[in-house]
Amino acid sequence: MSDKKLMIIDGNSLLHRAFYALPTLTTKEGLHTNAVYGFLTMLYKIHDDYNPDYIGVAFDRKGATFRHKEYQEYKAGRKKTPDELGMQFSVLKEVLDKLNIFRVELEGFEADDLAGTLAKHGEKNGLDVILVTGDKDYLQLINDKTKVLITRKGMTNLEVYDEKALFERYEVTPTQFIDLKGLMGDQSDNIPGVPGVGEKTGIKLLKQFDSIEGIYENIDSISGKKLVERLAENKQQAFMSKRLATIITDVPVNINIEELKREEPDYDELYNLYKELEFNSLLSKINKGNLNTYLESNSNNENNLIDSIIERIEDEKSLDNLIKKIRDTNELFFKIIINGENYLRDNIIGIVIKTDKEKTYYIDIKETDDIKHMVNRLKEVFENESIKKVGHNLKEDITALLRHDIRINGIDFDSVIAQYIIASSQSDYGINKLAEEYLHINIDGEEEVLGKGKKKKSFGDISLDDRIKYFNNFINVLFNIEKRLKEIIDQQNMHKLYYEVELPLIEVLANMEYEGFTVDVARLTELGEEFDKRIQDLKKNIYDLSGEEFNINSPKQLAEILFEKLGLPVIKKTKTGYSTNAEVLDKLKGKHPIIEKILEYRHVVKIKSTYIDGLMSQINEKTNKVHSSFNQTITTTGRISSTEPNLQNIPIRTEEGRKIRKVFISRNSDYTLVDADYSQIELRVLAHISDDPKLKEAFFTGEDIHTKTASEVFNIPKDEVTSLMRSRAKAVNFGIVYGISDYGLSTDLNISRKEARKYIDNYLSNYQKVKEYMDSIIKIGKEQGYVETIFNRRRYLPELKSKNFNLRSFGERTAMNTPIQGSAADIIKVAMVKVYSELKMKKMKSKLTLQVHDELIIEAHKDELNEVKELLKNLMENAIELNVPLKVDMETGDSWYDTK
DNA sequence: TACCAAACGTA
DNA sequence: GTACGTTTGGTAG
Repeated sequence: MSDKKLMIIDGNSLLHRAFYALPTLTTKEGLHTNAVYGFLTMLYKIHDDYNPDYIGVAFDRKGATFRHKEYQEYKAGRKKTPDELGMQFSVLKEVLDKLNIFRVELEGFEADDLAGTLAKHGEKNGLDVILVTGDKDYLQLINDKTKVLITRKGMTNLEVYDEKALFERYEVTPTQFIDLKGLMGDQSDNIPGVPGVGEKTGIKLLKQFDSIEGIYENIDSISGKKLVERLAENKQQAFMSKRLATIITDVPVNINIEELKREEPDYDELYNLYKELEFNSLLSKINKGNLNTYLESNSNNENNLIDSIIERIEDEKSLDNLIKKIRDTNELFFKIIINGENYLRDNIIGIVIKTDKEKTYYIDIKETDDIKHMVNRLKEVFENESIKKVGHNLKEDITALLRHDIRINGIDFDSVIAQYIIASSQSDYGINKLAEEYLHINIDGEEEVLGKGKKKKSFGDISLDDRIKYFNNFINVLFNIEKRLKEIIDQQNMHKLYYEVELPLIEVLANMEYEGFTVDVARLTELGEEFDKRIQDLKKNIYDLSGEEFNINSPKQLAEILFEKLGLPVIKKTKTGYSTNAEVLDKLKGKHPIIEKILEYRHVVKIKSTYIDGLMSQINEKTNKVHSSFNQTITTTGRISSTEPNLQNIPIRTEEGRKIRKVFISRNSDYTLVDADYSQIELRVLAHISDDPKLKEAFFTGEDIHTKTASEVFNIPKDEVTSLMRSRAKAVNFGIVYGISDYGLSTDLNISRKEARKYIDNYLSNYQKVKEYMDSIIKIGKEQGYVETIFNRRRYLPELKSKNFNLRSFGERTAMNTPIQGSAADIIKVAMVKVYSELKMKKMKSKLTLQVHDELIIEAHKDELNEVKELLKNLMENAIELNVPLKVDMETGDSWYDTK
C-alpha cells in the first residue's frame, strides 16, 4: 500500500491564476467571486483526483520578507493586486475554514517558503507530498517523495512534475533548477540573474558544470569570450539571484502535521456561505453521499438525526406491532405509493411509514386484496384525530385513501405546502430539493429514480429494493425537516396562514378533485359536431379567399398569406416573424374579407380543440366526470391553479364559447349548481389595504364602481358618464390592480401614453391613499426584500433592486399587485375552508365543486338548496373582516351556463 | 422526443 | 400592466 498523501496548495499563486483565467463574476450584491470560484473548482477536482489524507493551503503575508532585506528591488515593479482580486482573499480563507482545510501564513515569509517547509515536514513523516501551484519555482522541491502540479490555463488543467518529467522538460535536476533561475533571473520577481544568459545557455552550462559554484570554479574553461565576460562581471548578482530563488524549507513555524489531517466540512455553514456567494453549482459538492452517510456522520448533532433501519411489514403480527407503536408515539410520517402518477386512478402498491427515529417501515402491497386488507387495518390509525399525520404532498395521500373510504384526520404537517408558503417562487418542491436546502444532502429525486418524459417509469416498474431505498430516503428527509420548517413558519408570522388556511385547504382540494365535475357527454359530442361543421365551412371559405390551401393554424403560414401574398400592412412583429394575433387582425378588419373569417376560425378552433376535444379526453368514461387537479403550490401570489383539465379558464366572454358551460352539470337530477362570486374583491381589498376613504365609500354605498371612477377621473357628474367613459374607467381600475403603468394602459385603451398618464394622474389625485399605498409598497418591498398579503403570505421581489429598467418596473408592478391579488386569494381560501367544514360538520350531501379565483361552485342537493345558498353567501361574505364589506352574487342553475 | 414561441382562454 | 394552462406548429437534438 502506498503512503498517505499530503497536498499543499499555494493559495496566492492559485487565486491569482484563477482571477485572470476566469471572466468577472459577481454576486447580486456586487461581491467579486470569480477567483474564489475558480480556486474551488480546481480544489474539488484535484481533491477528487488525488484524495489526499492531509491538506493545507499557504498564503503570503503582506509586508517585507527576508528577500527584501537581501535585495531591495525584490519583486519591485510588480503590478499592484487589483482590488477585485484583493477582496477575494478573505473570502477564500473563510471558505477554507468552513471546509475545515488547514491554512497558514507567517510574517516575513512567502507562501512558497511555508509550502516548502510543510513539504519537508510531510516527507519526514513519511507522507507522499503533492504541491499545487502556478509557480515554476516549486520544481526545485521535487524528490522521490514529492511532486509538483503546475496549473496551466483553464485552471483545471494541471501538469504533473516528478524528477523524470522535470528532466525531460528542462534537462536539470530539482536542485539545479535553482541554479538555472539564478542564471536566467526572473522578470516577474525582478530577480536579475546574469544578463545574456537565458534558458538555453543556462542549461548548457549546468549540464557541464553542475551548479553556479561549479561554473565559477571552472570559469576559465568556458568557451565564448562574451559569455565569460558577462559571468565574471555579474558573479555577485548570480549568487544573490540563486539565494533569492531558493525556497526556504526551514521556516520557524511550529506545525504538527496532524493539524493538516483532512476533516469533514461544516456542512451547514458551508452551505450557507456557498448560497451567499451564489455558488449554486458547488452546492452539490458539499456532500456526495447518500442520506445514510450523512445521517451517520451527523448522528451526534443537535438535529438528532436518525439512522434508517428498514423493516418490511409482511405479516399480521408485525403490522399489529407497528400500529401499536404508532399509537404510542402518536405521530405518523407516511407516504402512499401508487403505480403511476394519478392518485385518483392508479393503484396503491406500497406504504412507507415512520413513527419514531429508529426505523422506517415499508409495506409492500402486491394485489388488490392486499390493498383492501392492509389499508383497512390502518384505517383506524389514519382516521384517528389524535395521531398526527405528517406528509409530503398530502393531497395525493388523502385522495388515494378516499378511494378506500378512508378519511384522514389529524393532519399536522405537509412539507410541500410549508415550503410553498416559505418560497412561493420555487418551481420544484421535490423531496430531494428539500433535502438539499435543509439537510444539505443530495439524494436521488423522483426524476433520477423514474426518469422523465415519455420514458418515465412508474414505481411499480422499478425493483422493490430501489423503491424501498427511495422511500426510505424520502421519509427520513421528511422526518428530519419538519421541525425546521415549522420554525420558519412561526418566525415569519405565517402560523395562521399555514395552520388555518393552507393546511386545512389540502383536504378541501382533495375532495374537490375526488368528487369531480359532471359533464354532459352527449351534449359535448353534439357541440363538437356543430363546431366541426363550422370549422370545415370556414376553412373552405378562407382557402377560397386566399387562393390556396395552407395550414391556417400556423401563424407562420398565415403571415405569409396575409402579408406577402395579399400584401396587407404589417402592424406588429414577433421575435420570430410577423405577428398575426387577434389584436393585429382586428386592426386589419375591413382591409380584406379574409380577416374576419380568420378571426372567426381561430375562435372556433380554439373552442373545439381546447374545450371540446380537450375536455372530452379528460372525462372518466364510467362516471362522466372530469377530475381536475387543483394545485396549491404553483402561483407566486397564493392563487390556486387548475390542470387536466383547467376548469378555471372555461370560456364565458363570447356566446360561442359560453356554450361550453352548458355541458357542466350536476351529477343527477337530485342536485343543482350554485355559483357564488365575490363582487369586485380585488378593489375591495385595495380599499382595505390603502384605507382610502373615497374608494371605501363606493363599497359602502353600493354604487357602480366603474361609473364612480369615471366621474372622478373625467371630473363630471355620475349621470353624465357615457358608456365609453365607464369602460375606460374600468380599464383604469384594472390597471390600478395590476400595478399601473401609462404604457400598459395606453396599449389596452389604444390611446397615447400621455393621455393614459393623464387618466392615471387624475385617478391617483382623487384616491390619494391609493397613491400612498402604491408608493409605500414599492419602498417596503425594496427595503425588506418582499411584500406581504393580509395573511402574511410573502413574495420576494429581488427585481426591485435590478438595474435593468424593465425588470425593475416589473418588480414594482408585482409589488403593487401581489398584496391585492394575494389577499383576495387568502380570503377565498378561508371561505373555502369554512364552507367545506360547515358542509362536513352538518353531514350535508352538497359538495364544493370548483373555485375560479373569486368564485365558488357548489353542487347542491336540492333538499339542501336554501341552506347551501345561505351558508355559502354568509361564509364567503364573512370569511374575514375588512374595512369594507365583501359582497357575493349568487346564481343557481342546472348547468354552469345557467348560473348567470 | 423534447422544448420553445405564439396564440388565446380565464380571473 | 397582474396571475395562470393548453394547443399548435416548428425546430433542435
